[in-house]
Amino acid sequence: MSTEFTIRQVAEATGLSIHTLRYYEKVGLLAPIYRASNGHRRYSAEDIAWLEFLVRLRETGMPIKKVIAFADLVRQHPNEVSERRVLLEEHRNQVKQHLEELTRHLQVIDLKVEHYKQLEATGENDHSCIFWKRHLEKSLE
Amino acid sequence: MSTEFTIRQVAEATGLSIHTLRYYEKVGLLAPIYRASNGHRRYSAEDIAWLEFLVRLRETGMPIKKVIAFADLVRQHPNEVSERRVLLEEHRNQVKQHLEELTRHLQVIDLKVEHYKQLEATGENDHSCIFWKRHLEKSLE
DNA sequence: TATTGACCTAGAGTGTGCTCTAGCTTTTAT
DNA sequence: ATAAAAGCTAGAGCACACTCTAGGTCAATA
Repeated sequence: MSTEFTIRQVAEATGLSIHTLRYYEKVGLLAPIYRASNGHRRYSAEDIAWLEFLVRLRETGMPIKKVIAFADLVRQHPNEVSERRVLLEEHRNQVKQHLEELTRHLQVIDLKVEHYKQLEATGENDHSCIFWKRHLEKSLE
Repeated sequence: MSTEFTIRQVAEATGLSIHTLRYYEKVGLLAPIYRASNGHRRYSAEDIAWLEFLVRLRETGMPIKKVIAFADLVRQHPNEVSERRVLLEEHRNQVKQHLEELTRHLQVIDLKVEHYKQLEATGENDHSCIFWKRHLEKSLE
């Protein structure tokens, strides 16, 4: 509460742009930020902590609308965490699934890189997708 | 080469929409697809294999423009894989980094879920971000 | 013969998430 | 006193990646 930060400082701290910070407030990701007497925003340490969590939600692919829903829960039912927990657990599961999918894709990309390396080593041509597909079918379990 | 597929079949096989298949061809992700005498597209098994790889690139976050660059390399230098390998290695590293970042975010989200569960168990209120931040600082390495 | 269904093209429209502009106020430095 | 720096609002604009529409062809079926 005591320490206050300008929008510029918060932008630097969070990695968000000044524009984005105002946008997030406008669409309701943040409650209206406290203003100095001249109308300039003054962010508290809590605001920054909240923003940092929002950024995690966004960077794990939660759409803005869902983050807003989460923010609304916090504001409308500050003493009731179970809905928030459910929303977050759902998101966590989606992130886990996405992680697994990415890992599978990465394996295939790695395999393709290895395939290219072999071609480069032997000076062979790329026998393209047909070859590649056989290669892939053998290599992947 | 021998077996041919309609756009509908390919859409089902790849999970892409018919619209998207035409769009991908228009922007150059696919070379012009062979046409039946009536002008309808006929995809080969190779086309499908190629599409499946493109989908992996897209789903790992490669922007369309970069996928087009990759496709261009395949078409313009079919016998030269080293540029393709470099492009793919670069992408692989980005995906790995993204994966690590996601994993870190997931940990924090998990932690928040656990925090909520504790609050639910004790019937306590959420002491919000300040509490949460201390909690987080202790829990994370 | 007529209609249904699958496909075609060119191009317009959409959703998401910012990102920027114009025009203004306030504060600080010269 | 004036200019530069930082911030403000409302609203326009933009990049990306589709997604859909209008209007048409063609082949097969009732």
